Amino acid sequence: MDSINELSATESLSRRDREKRTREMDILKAARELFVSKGFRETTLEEIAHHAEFGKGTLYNYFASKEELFFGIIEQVIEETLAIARESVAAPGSAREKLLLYAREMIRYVKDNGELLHVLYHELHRSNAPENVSKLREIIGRANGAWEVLAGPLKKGIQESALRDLDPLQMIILFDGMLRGYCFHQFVIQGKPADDDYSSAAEIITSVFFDGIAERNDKG
Amino acid sequence: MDSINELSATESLSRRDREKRTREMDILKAARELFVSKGFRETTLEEIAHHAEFGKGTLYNYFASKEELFFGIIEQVIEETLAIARESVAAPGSAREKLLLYAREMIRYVKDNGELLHVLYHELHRSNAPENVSKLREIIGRANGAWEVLAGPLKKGIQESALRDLDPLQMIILFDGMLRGYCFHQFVIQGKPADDDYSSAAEIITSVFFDGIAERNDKG
Amino acid sequence: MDSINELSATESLSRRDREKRTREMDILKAARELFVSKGFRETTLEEIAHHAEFGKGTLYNYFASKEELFFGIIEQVIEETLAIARESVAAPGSAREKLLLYAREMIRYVKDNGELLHVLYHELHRSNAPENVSKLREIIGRANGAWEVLAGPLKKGIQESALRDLDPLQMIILFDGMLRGYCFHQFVIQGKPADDDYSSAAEIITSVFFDGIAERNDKG
Amino acid sequence: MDSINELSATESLSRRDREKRTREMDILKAARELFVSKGFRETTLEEIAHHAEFGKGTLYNYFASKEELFFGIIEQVIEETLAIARESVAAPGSAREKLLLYAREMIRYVKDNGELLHVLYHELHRSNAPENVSKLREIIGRANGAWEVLAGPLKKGIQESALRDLDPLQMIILFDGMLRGYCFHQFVIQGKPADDDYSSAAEIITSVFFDGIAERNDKG
DNA sequence: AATGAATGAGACTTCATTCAT
DNA sequence: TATGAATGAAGTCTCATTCAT
Repeated sequence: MDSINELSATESLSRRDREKRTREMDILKAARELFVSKGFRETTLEEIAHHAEFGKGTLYNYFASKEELFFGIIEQVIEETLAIARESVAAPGSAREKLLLYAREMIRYVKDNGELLHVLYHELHRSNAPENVSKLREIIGRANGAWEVLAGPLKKGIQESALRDLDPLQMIILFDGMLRGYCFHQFVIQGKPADDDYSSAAEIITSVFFDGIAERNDKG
Repeated sequence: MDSINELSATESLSRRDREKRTREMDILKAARELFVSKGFRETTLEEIAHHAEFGKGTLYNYFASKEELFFGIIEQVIEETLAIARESVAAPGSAREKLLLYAREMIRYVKDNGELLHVLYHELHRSNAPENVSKLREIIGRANGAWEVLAGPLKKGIQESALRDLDPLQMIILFDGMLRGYCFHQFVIQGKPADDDYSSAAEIITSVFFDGIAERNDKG
Repeated sequence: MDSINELSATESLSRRDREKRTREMDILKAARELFVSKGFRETTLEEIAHHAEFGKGTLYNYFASKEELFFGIIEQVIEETLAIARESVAAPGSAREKLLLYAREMIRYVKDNGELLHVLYHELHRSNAPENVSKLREIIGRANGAWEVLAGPLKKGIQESALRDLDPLQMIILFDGMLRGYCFHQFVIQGKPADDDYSSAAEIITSVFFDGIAERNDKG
Repeated sequence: MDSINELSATESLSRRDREKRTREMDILKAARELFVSKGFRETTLEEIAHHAEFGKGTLYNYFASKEELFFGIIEQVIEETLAIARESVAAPGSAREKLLLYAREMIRYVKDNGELLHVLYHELHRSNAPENVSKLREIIGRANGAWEVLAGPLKKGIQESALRDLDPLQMIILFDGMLRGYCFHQFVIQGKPADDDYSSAAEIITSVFFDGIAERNDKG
């Protein structure tokens, strides 16, 4: 199932393979929506099959087990998260501007994908079947990739003495922590308001991250 | 079950009641350890019973259901978290010093209690049985209490113009997000090192929170 | 446990034994009330103990098992049923008058004791533990005793050619069937009205039994 | 489960549906046999499954719960009882001949189906789950239907002054009581003899019901 | 390839019974 | 003698997975 760069390769597949791929995506989509709203354990294969408009047995033609299906979703989420990180970093501007962009996009992403990440993290830590450990390690490694990408601009800022000399990866982890803390409070605890403007939240988080909350004396 | 002066400690209880309380704690402890390492859904009552060195049925003399047992643990965790928040705020010093203390204590707490909080939040959000909703709301409210306690010193700082005029509760949520982000990375992803010194981590987090990561121009 | 004629012998028992007997009765009474309203299987020993105001373990000082407790109640019911039969037959008057009396008393008894007899019959047929079969046979034999008692007056009536030459025991079974059919419909299906007058019902049943429902030609 | 023309028999169902219906009947049959010989509570799903030669879980593809399975059997028994009542009443002849037919058929039915009716009534009265009460009421109502059907001929007889002016429904209840009393004694207490001729029993019961047991004076 | 009936391990929970106090 | 905490067998029900069609 380690077929990853499918997006760029669709054209080269036969019609048959393309259809198969499409149905695989349909299943993943259905599973994802249910995992988001009900959790992994609480979602039955029957529900997923019904929601994807397939028979229960059909799922097994695409994923060897419920766990494999779960890993399939993780792949997606990691890809998407990485994409957000890469695009934010690729955007023009300072480190601050890049991270502000990332913050905005990430809040939007979490808003749309609910606590899927929570579910994923939760389950990741659970699957202690020995054959999964290696896969798990690999997945965590790739998930960390997003942090490394985001750490890039910080590194540059430090070299240019625009930023304090702190471990960039550490800092990104803190930044991401703030983002997730905010999202968790906003969407999980409070219950997500319909279509609010989360831009200001992204700005505040970025501002606190770069400037801190202490009043600057030289501003007075 | 006329347990009245529960707050005023165990001295006033009969030997019978004291022993019952002790065993209740034993069960909670066993369940907690297993929930931490395996998750709520993945831990069976049989395991809990065995780990607590009781028969399976005995658990039901203390908790009416697995869910009730779960709520029992939540109570504990919330109490402990609140205690940390209160003690930190009660300590002498500036807001920064109070939060530094909180950060240190919280990292230690999470190190010892693993991702129990994750598990709790995860399950809390799942238990959608109608009769649990009110209990759930009450629990979330109390859990938020810790944030409100911590927001106190920030409020004062803002009034004194020592801190920027930002929503104190929002800020605490971000601060806590950084803490949890750090802990998650350190203990869950990396695998917790034995008995490292997490003091510096607490200091860095507090420093970033108050001062930000941008180099201060007036320092040059 | 085969101590039966306890009523007549209470005086000869020591205080200790008398008290024991009293408590035994208390337990039987409590169990009986619960069996009536909830059924045998559905009533727990815990409930019985609580209702009798004893500890759960205490019951086992009086009855070796739940089944034994059940048999204890059967003893009572059979005794009471037999008593009603004997008293009715001992009353002065014709066979018809005796059975009318029995019908009246039986309806009252069933009204007060609910479907306890149903429960008993139901459970009797169930307990297929080999060691119970002999006890069961003995109990059934004694329960039949009531029918034999009631058959007495019929026998006499047949000898005197006042009654048709039918098997008296068979006839009593039919008579009892009518009674129970009436009670079942009245108390179980309809839901027993508070304190109605069931005298007319007893009269109709007796009348049908002796005279049938066909209009007598010689009456016209 | 768009089962529409269920009444209009199996010919219009697909092979799939026909097989499903067949297996449903197999399960009902197995459950019924066990309920008859062991009672509802005492019969485990495992036993039913094994007796029906299915796996435990398979039952749940056909009945949502043990209770539902139980209701399924009730439906059958009521249908069958109603059928006997209707056919007896539809037969040519006097009220007496109709009830004689009913008595014969009913004795045969109870002989074959044991005290299933007892079990059903017993359990019906127990299932006090609030959501079952309405279903229960409906079932009792339909069960009473048999009595109403049987009361028809009596009503006519009363109008024609062939029968005494007694409540026909009451009378049928008494008649049925005699039948069940007889069956209970014959099959449950005595233990059912192989293939006796119960015709005479039916005749005696009918005779007693219509003529009573008192010797008719005008016969002398 | 698609299906869904069949399966049975395993989960939670109940409760009669035992036994130390 | 009275107690109730402890026990574990046994029951109902769920659901991931298999497999014949």
